[in-house]
Amino acid sequence: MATMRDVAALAGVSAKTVSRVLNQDPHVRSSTREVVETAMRQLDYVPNTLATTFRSGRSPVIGVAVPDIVDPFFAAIVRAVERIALARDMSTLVTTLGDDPTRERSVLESLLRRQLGGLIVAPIGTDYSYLKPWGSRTPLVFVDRSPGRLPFDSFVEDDYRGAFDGANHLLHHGHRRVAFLGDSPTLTTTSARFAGYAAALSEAGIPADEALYAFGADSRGGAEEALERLLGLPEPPTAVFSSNARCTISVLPCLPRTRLALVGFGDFPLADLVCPPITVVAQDPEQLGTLAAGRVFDRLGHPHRRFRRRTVLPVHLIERLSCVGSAEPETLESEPAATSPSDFRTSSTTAFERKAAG
Amino acid sequence: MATMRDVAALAGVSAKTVSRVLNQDPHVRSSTREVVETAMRQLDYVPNTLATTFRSGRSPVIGVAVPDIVDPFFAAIVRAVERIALARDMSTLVTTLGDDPTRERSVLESLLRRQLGGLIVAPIGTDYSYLKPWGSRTPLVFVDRSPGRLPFDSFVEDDYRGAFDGANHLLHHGHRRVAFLGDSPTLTTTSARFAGYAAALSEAGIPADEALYAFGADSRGGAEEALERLLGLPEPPTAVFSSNARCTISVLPCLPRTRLALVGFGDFPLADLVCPPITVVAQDPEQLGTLAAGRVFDRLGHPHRRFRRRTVLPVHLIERLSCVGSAEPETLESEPAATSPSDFRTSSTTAFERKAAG
DNA sequence: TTGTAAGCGTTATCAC
DNA sequence: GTGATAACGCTTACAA
Repeated sequence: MATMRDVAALAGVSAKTVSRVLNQDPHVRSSTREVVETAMRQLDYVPNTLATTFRSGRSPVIGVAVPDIVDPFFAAIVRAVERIALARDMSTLVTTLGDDPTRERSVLESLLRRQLGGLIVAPIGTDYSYLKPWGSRTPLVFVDRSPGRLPFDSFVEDDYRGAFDGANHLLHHGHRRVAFLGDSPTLTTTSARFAGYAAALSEAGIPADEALYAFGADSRGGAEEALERLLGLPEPPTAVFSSNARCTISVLPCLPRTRLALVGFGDFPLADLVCPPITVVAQDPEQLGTLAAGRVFDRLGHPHRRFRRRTVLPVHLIERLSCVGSAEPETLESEPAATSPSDFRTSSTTAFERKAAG
Repeated sequence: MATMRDVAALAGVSAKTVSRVLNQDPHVRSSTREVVETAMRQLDYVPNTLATTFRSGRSPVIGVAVPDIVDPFFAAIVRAVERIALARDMSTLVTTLGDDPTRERSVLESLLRRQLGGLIVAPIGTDYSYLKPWGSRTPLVFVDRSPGRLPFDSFVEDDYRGAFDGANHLLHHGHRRVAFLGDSPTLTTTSARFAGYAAALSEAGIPADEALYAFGADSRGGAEEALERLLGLPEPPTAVFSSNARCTISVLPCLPRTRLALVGFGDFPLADLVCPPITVVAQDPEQLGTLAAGRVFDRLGHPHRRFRRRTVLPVHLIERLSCVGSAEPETLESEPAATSPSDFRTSSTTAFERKAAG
């Protein structure tokens, strides 16, 4: 591991001159430059990024913390961040937060201690006030989940509107008994989606019925249990609004035999190829990541400029077949066409079309 | 941003003492310790990881470079690496290589320059000789794809055997005309799988037929084209062996109307819920990542110990329904049961069951 | 155009 | 048990 000094010694110049050559400083005689470059080659010299970074006080790294990197939604966010970062010669430090909120703080703080260029986080906890002192030093951007009333930048989807539209779509298909499937009502996204769902029903003059709300349905077991209870009701639902893709995927196996109609919040790979193809409210994780990363660089480049704190991205309904249901109570509008998942798509390749192994 | 010196000044001790307190050095009088700790709290002191790292000469970071982080297979590898790394207080620097092999070198070298603790790579190129000088400094581990004859550690699956078994399974179902679907024959994984497929047919006494080989089928368009050509053959195939999950997913949309049987190399989320459920040769990306990360730490901890360079992991067939085909030529053995994808699974949650959004 | 000196924040060494 | 000093590899400020 040759250092700059070694190169300088061999080339018969000072370390500073080597540094100048390295940084394309024009104030170097070209003959000197060549001598230095030769010495660099001879010694197989590679600059030590660690030292440069340390000196500059800021690591050329963007941190990204998401609940689960294997989830295609979050993976798409990460990939987008990475693409933007790479264009600025920055790397991406990825952290999976898992589902234990108590670990979140220590994980994030250990990231922050690394003098990151910025941190993008889709948090799993509920209190982020401990991040406040860091915010003044490191650009901090929330994605997918809002930081509550804390003054951090955030890019989220229109959960309320999306859920409203999704539930409404089922109502338009003639359903009057529409169940709600969710994970935990304490999550801000889930509660916003619940509010949208409830508003749609209420606007249609349908009285609220708590018996139709099922939480904890984000695992196969939980979803199965929920469906069983719902179908055992005196007046069982004819349709289900699933408030996130994880719930949607969890009910999938039981769905055919229940003949329930379904609309899910969140598109996912192969949603158009399962039985039945799932009608979804689609988000755009790629854009979420792109915007968040862009904001990090905006903040870095213009420390004093003011930016809009909270940006809400629109979502849109993709009609497939599941919104019909095989026990549809009324006539249906028109046969929806199959549309491939539009999420998780780069310009060139569909995320999921990529080969899954070697 | 208070530094150690600030704390030392406030506490009336030397920087070294603060350092000792920080590092739990027992040789500190407990009264001194308390004074220092108070000063740290007063100044909101947080150690600068960058400085520590620089001093130690080695970054507490494992690099992971994969073709695409959105691919659940690679995401599972990354998550496994991250889990192992976290247990050692290390972070994970993730890089998506994309599909442009010419970028690979510069991306990897820029990672290596950061004095990583180790680098785990599933490469997309063909020549990795430029990595050789780095290998002596930074533990380098290949996953999923072998480094050829280069002396690097690698953890790969048994591509040959898996493909052999997969093709064989179709033969047992009575198929005699089995097509091969692949991406690029230059990839070592693909060629090994092709060899396994060819061997199975040959052992069954079926003469090789080049007309049945279709490459470039790793996109929806490519797969469609391939199927069209195959079905237009004078003696069309009755079954298809797809050599990777990306190809499998790409043919999925056309599959039902062709009535072809299918076995794919590589499990994927929802493989059990698409129509028809896909019979696959399953790998174990979680284990691949775990072993690779483990090796990095083994090398780090025992620089002189010798390790087995190449480790080949077994794969196994998961029988679902697609291997039957609706135009099956003979009777079938027994009705396969639906099995959920076993890949991409942590102890607690199925990767894909995780919620895809907020 | 080139070089010198100092320092980024932390820790190892060795003295007290 | 504690502190002074030097050093990690690089770059900024200033001098020559």
